Amino acid sequence: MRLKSAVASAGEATGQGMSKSNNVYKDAFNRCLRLLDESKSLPSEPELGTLLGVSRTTVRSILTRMEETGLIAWNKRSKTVLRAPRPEDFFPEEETDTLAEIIERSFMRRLLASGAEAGMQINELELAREIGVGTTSVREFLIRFSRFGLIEKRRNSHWVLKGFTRAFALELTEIREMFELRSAAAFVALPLESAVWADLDGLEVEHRQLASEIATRFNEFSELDERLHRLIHRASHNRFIVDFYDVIAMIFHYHYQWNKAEERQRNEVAVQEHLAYIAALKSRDPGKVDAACRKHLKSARQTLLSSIPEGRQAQPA
Amino acid sequence: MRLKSAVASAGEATGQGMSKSNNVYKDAFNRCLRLLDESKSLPSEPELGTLLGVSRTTVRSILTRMEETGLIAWNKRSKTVLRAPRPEDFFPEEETDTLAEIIERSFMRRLLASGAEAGMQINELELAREIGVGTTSVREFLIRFSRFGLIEKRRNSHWVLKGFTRAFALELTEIREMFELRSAAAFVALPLESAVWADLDGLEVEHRQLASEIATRFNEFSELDERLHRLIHRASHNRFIVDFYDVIAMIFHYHYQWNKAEERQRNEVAVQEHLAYIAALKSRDPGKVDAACRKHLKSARQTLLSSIPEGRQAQPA
DNA sequence: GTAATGTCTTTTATCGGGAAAAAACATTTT
DNA sequence: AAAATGTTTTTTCCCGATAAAAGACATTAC
Repeated sequence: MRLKSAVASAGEATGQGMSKSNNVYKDAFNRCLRLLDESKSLPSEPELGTLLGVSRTTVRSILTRMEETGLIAWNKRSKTVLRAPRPEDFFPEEETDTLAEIIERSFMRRLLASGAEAGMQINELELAREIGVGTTSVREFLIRFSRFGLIEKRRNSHWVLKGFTRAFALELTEIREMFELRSAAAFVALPLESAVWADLDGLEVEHRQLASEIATRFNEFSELDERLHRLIHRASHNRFIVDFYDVIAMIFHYHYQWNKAEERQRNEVAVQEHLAYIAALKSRDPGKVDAACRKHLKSARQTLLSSIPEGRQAQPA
Repeated sequence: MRLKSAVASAGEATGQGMSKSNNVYKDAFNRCLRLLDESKSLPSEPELGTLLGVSRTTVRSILTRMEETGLIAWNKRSKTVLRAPRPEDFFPEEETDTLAEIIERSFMRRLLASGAEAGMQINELELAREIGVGTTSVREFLIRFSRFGLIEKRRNSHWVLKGFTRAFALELTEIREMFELRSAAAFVALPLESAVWADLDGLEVEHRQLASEIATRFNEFSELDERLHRLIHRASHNRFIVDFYDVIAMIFHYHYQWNKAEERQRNEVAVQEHLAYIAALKSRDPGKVDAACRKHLKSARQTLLSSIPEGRQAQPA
């Protein structure tokens, strides 16, 4: 008889002093279930580990549960699939989230909600209590989040919210434009043997498909948007430029969730701009690239700015 | 009789379960001692608080100790200085450091020491034990430090050292040059009423003084360097540009500590470049500014690059 | 009645502990 | 002997607790 592993058995304990959720296990378990569907038997433990991006310890916990619930027969190397996974085999989606994700969502909801004005102070303890997590996790989140330039720490004291203002959007787009123009210029200078050209071709195809079905699939644009821009930014071969895209991606991610007005219209325009941008890149003509890039960035900036309510001028220092 | 405050009495307990050092109090106490020298009596508690940058709670702890050690007579509003502070009144300098500073120093020593090669992994627990602090503080430090682009986190696993390599220096200086050229251009466009021109004049005077005594004071350049560049960067009015100077400052700070070769010679050249740069800014001629800025940044890059041993080429991806 | 001092409460900074997850080591199996 | 499985050790992640420090409230002095 095999003992239940520590990982798999967690969550069954009565909730006192509970230390760490086993979301890594649960998420990997769900992903493994989807893998199960297609094959009659599972690969080796190390192979499964790399496939799922987890350690063998977690793989074994997954296999243990799959055996217990009659999904597979497991004996040493042989792991035969006994039946197809049913909906009730999956762990609930909300139990697979990282603590960091949970905190980020709660925090962003607050930030984008009504009364989040610049200058407001952020209370770690209050946030932690509200979300139902420890203060350490909230602190770590705020430190990580601070690089987005929306909050600032007062030594030995609270954090200050700087606000999702017009000024913020302008500062963000200023850097974005600088970085993307430079990256795009670096992109066209890449040799023809580089793998990026194939990636670009792939993205072009996906853009055309999306364009032809834009009426129904317009909400899939945001993911495609990120992939194209990240591909271009990577051509800079500069970690600061690549990393800065995290800031942009974060803002746009929540911006898209928040501001659904004219979404279809906006995305339709953006897809066409992307196609022009891709064509310019493929021409490898720096002038054309510069023009297409500027045009797209200008309308992206407009979109972002129009979604920010406040229209006041910044006060001079 | 006044009870000893919690803040002032800490550190006297036997070291078990010690939770938080009272370095804020000790540092403020030392700074307050220096203040003492010049006046016959101290201002009100709130005033002292703003002066020292601490809360009234800490101010009262300081006053309590000053009374106990016979430095002042304290009764309500009257705080009369009884004697000048003696060396033994001060807390030892090393007890006034922030935990973050302690961790940063230890970490950088390791990083700049011999066997710190790219790809090496960083162990939170080991670091914490070596420095003699809790893991939480080390974790928080690493998260904050990660924005410098020298380390990277593997989810649920260790950190990876990316190394203080030639590639890093090139990527850093690329952004620096982009940002500084833009800031300098914004600087000359500032109106004549702006306070920056007076600040610039002040810095010019300090530069001239330093230049005339460069033989003995060359090691004071690094502080002046930072002040001039921060002044210029602030003209961008862009938080991302301003914040990025933290990365540069950090690198140069440790670089200067590490690489003392030809320090005097280098700083002598740099001071002259700064004076030319300042003159260009004062001329408010964009062309001159651009030229002076480029010249200085070019030699700054050379200095940084020449200090990095490894001369290998980066492997293509 | 304003601004200080005196007192009490809340929040931040930091540690130690414990479960989840990774990683290292030992033992089989092919 | 290479690569799997079985077992043990380490490390990461996260919580609760506690002293330092900040902040809020109450009282007194001018």
